[in-house]
Amino acid sequence: MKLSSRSRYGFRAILELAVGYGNGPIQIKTIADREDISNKYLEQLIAMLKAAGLVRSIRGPRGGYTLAKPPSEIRLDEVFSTLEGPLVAVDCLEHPSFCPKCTDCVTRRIWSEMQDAVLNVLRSKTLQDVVDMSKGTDRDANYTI
Amino acid sequence: MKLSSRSRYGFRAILELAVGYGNGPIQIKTIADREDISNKYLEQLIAMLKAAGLVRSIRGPRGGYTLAKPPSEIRLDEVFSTLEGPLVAVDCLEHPSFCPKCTDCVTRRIWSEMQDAVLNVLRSKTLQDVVDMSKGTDRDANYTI
DNA sequence: GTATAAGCTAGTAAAATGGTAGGTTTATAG
DNA sequence: CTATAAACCTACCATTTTACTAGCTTATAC
Repeated sequence: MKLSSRSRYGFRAILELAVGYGNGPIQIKTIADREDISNKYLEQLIAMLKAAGLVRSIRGPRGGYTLAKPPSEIRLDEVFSTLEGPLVAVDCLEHPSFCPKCTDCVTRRIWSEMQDAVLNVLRSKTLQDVVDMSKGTDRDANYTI
Repeated sequence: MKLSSRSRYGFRAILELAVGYGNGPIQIKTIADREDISNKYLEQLIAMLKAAGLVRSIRGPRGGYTLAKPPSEIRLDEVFSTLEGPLVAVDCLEHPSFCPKCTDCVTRRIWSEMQDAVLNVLRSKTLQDVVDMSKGTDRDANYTI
């Protein structure tokens, strides 16, 4: 249950877009440099975010990416499930028919509680909330390896 | 962030031991048959649980495994961190020195909240609690694929 | 029409996952 | 004391996932 680089990088990238929201597009190169992520790898991560409708692109010179909607309308769980796939999940949580005894399975209930706990954290926050959290602290402190 | 088979199988196995606690040792073969897990693979998982001091073994014929302490004294987070490694973790949560800006890093705070959310669920429950949950439902319902 | 940036597709080394296989030790029942 | 039942290694293996790299194509502002 370690967080993948995919999620960490992707999250940092979309956070950059959230911080710069309203000031025109930001280029992959800019983000990659600022966050010290491989340019080409980041390209793929942003493509995922775009496919999920969280991010919008402008091609050509002076192009780049912006959030598809204001930071206050993007919840963290949307970002995460895009990058990481279903959270904490066990197959039988989504497809009860998967397992014959799903209805009163104890272990399943535990997995479910774990999943809900994580989702509650992520659903309760938007990108705007995170941007606000970082105000007051050093701008460059948006940083996780 | 999908739960590995390691965790799912291992958890089901230790739960078998919890249910049978006080009635002598249970053999790997028995658990493997009952839970439909590969014998040899389960052997390795139980070895992890033993190395962590959660399980005790008796060798020779009529041997097998028992919990090392009563089910009420084994919290789920102990089981999980044994099987799965650090939960949800990002390296900088454990080793703040890992990242130069750890002290006031926003993303780190989010990861930390996620981790705490999961840990709180798991820390608040012991194997006994899970056994009690399953009472009343069909015995064979301790089942997750 | 050229530079700039996104977009696409394929490949790839390294690690993790989910096992198998086969032998070695320890204890017990007879 | 011997057969056997179990735990206890240790090594290997196929597949999948991860975290990239490489190189080409397409759109567009100037």
